[in-house]
Amino acid sequence: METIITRFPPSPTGYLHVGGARTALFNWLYARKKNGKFILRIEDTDNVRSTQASVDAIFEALDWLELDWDEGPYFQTRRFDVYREYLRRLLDSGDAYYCTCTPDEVEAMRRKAKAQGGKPKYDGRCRERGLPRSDNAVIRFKAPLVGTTVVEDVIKGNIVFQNTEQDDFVVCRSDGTPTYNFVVVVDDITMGINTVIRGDDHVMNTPKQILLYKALKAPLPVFGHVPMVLGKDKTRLSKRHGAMSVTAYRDMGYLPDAFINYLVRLGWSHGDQEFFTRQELVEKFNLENIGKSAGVFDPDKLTALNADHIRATPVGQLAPRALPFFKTMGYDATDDDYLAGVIGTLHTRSKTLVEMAEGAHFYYREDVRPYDEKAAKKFLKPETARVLTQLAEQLDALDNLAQKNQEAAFKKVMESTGLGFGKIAQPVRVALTGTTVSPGIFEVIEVLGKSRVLARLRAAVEFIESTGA
RNA sequence: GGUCCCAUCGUCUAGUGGUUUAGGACGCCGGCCUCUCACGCCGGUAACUCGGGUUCGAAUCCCGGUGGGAUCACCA
Repeated sequence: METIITRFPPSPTGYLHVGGARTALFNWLYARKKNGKFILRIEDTDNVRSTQASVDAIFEALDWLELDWDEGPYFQTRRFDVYREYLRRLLDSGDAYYCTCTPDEVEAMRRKAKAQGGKPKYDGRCRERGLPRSDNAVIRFKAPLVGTTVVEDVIKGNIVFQNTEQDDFVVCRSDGTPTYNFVVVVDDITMGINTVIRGDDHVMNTPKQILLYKALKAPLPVFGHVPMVLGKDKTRLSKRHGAMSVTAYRDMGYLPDAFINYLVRLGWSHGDQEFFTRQELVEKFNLENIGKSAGVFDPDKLTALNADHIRATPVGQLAPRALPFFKTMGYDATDDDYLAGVIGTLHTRSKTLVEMAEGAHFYYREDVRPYDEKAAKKFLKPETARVLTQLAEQLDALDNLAQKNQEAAFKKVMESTGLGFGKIAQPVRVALTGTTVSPGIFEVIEVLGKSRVLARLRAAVEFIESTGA
């Protein structure tokens, strides 16, 4: 069986956006699934818009998504000799010719054709003139005048184009640089690309490219055009809809596996399954189940999926990913047992790593005061001082803070005070965390450790005595 | 405007002529669990764009309308 070779060809004119990430992902998944090759090619022929910063941003994003490539990155600007060679072939076989019509003249032809109700296109004036190479001549492809060109799209099915719709498009500009459609075909041919999965917005280019493949006597690759990703208002995704940049999602605390899981499910399905590990995706991905219609990017669903992935990730693997966010919060955290304990109590209640870091606040503060105002007012009342004092004594007597021992300690306090568990737990929570919302109180006590717990309980008693009087 | 594509709950989707009172997920609304918040569990809300055919029978096939999108460069 032929080795599947796919590619991702971004142009470095900005960061990697959500839509681009998805086509990169589809190509990567398909190559991995088929044990094929995935090639990265940078389409940097637009001198004015291409920047090194964009190239770096794309690498950074692919790196975060963990989409690795087997060949490349190739840069089109370093391949002009290859393009020249193929241009020569087209000229030699008579499939291309020099044209000296000026842009203004061509524009006039288009206007005229349009005025007569036809399609705006170049009228083929220089087609049979046999013009020689000259300074301001462009090279045009000699497109067939009759017949049809059909795109056999694995996603959309056959798409038929009348060749009469096509005009003799420019393959080489007057300054000697080759144009997009030509360059793509030459690259795909020379790089052995046999599977082209790309955005919907390229379908209209495909018949032009097919004509080029045929003129160059090269075998056609399999084409698949994936539908666009839309924003909430069903228009093309843009900054208005929130973050476009892939790395922005990294910074918001999403896990790369959750992000690719979401992206792939936006347009592809495997029955009712929603949650996929990266490996499952590689195993189950296929082209047949990619949908035909555009999909709306839903941040809420991404977030829900992220929560699922966080929960499914073992604490040990989560720690290094969460650590940077803890640092950003200003915590003096390291990847140690304490961090593992902290994450253990937080990972079922954090939808993002940012949320997790925020939730870990009380674990990394010496003193949780000032308390949340409402919480203190409601739970740190004069009569609770002795409850906290008693609990501190009971806990102090323990040499192991395992949940079972803690329960016994709480039970003693409940008996001597006649209070229910709930009446004790909330004040304790406020004393230990500063707020009324936190992981289970036993977990918090165990992770915090005896010395922090005792210090915070005493601080709370102190607080009550200083304000209650 | 020409060409091309698309059309199932608000959103992502399952569904390829009968197994469907159209299933799952997110969201939303209830409830249970309970030391708070989550998690988990249970229940609810909500869809086949419209009109014609084909057929004993259409979400599923065909035609048309409508709506949305893509694209019409010496940009990629």
